[in-house]
Amino acid sequence: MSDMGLTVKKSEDFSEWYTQTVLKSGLADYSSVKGCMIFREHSYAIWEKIQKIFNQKIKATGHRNVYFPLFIPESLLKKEAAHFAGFVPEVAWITHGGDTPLEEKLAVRPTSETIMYAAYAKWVRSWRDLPIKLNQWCSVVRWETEATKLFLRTREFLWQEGHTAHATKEEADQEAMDILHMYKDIMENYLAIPVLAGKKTDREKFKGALYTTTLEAIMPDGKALQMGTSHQLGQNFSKVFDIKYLDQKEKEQHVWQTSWGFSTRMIGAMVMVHGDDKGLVLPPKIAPIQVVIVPIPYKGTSIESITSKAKELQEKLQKAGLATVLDDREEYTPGWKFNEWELKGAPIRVEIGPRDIKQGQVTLARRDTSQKIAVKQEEAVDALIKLLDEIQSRMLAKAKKALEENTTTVKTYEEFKKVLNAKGGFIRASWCADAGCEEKIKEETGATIRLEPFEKETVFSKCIYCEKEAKKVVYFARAY
RNA sequence: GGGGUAGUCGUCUAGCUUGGUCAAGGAUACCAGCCUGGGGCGCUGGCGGUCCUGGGUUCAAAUCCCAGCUACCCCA
Repeated sequence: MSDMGLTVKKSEDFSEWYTQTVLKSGLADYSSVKGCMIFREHSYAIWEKIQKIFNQKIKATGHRNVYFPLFIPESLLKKEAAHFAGFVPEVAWITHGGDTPLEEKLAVRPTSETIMYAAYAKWVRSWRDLPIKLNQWCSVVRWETEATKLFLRTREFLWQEGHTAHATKEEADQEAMDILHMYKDIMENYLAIPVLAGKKTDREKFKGALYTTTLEAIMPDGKALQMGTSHQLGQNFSKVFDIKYLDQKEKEQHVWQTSWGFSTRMIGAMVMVHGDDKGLVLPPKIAPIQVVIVPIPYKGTSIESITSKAKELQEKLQKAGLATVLDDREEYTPGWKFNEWELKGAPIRVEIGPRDIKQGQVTLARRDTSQKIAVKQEEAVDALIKLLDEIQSRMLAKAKKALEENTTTVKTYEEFKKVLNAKGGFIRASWCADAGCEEKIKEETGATIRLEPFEKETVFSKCIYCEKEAKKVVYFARAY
């Protein structure tokens, strides 16, 4: 059963608040495996909702789902040198089957480029075989040595990884960008988390990619969180895996590839961005339960009349396509249920009690503002649909405002450090594009370049670090 | 990568400073029964603990020491 409410305030102890919210809302729990977590019903339902939305989008654009093996032979993982170097420190290896040592050790996939592209090499012969546009939902393992955090950094996590192969660079560029736009749509219009979109620096890009595009959100504690990435892999992998085809001019070509992914850490972002001192606040489009109906029986009032009204409303809501629960558990008081559903983040609660029955109304309580509104019974469905919409857009607007307030423009390194330590957030600054400066800044402050925005911004000062001529405007932050 | 804090019924915790009064107390949860219901209702009774693990010190360890495990926090 669920525990009592949160004992700390979000504004007072953010880390503790986060852990408590995740555990007590029933999203997740620890298990016996260090650094790993249990995705409980509540978070898994959210994940399924995200899957449904994303599947719809990628299938509509010609992608298909597949499943590749969990294990990758060492020789395959090693093929692309930069890729291997990037991942090897956190690869979990299988060395034995029973008591028998394996002839070649197997990596538990940290990502599936290599195992998938070995197959692509077999499947591609002609320009007619292209493009290949596959996606898989799975878990990956990255053996973190640093402290883990529920949803944000665990040794195993769930994600989707898309892997495509194209005839031309332009096509692959386009694919990487199209996917990033889909991601952005999901983050902003479903999760209600506004993101910055841009390109990673060479230092921060996916190991083995030509370039990496990314979406970055800011958390209330001023740290950035990478929400999804989409990589143009160029021909780096196709050359080492020998994925090639004969084009229409009978010339042999290597394919151009992309890979892209987002993970369950998005759920953590949603908790951080929207949650409050009562627990989760879920955006209506993502909430597994959008409307919870709590009947309020009173002695002396016919319980029948209340539950029948409640059931009636639930049926109407279900017909209208809303995810609804009628919480008619008799063993809990209404007040207890209010608290529980608030902890779990249900966007709207509908109360039906004697007062409502008498006046032919129901009472709606918004999770995001705690506001209570009475509406006529016959107008309840329309009112709820409208209110869910309103909550969704208000949550995004609120988060957008937070993003703006958490973005600071600086012209000097002194200012940079001051802002970083005082409030964090995104720090917009001019940079000479030299990796040395980038590295030094990271060493001295812990901040990294999160991205270079797609929409080119005009340089407005010398390089923040070396004070030489700046070449681009970039966004720095400390990140999760 | 570096540092810090913590681990006692399912959960939160008292006890630890100063070893014995603790074969571990409370709250909550859970079970039974009553009573109720518009913000975590109330009453009665009941169930529940390898005091994280392993060593050590001691007549005596939840308490002191060492090691390990796990979690959390902070810093680079």
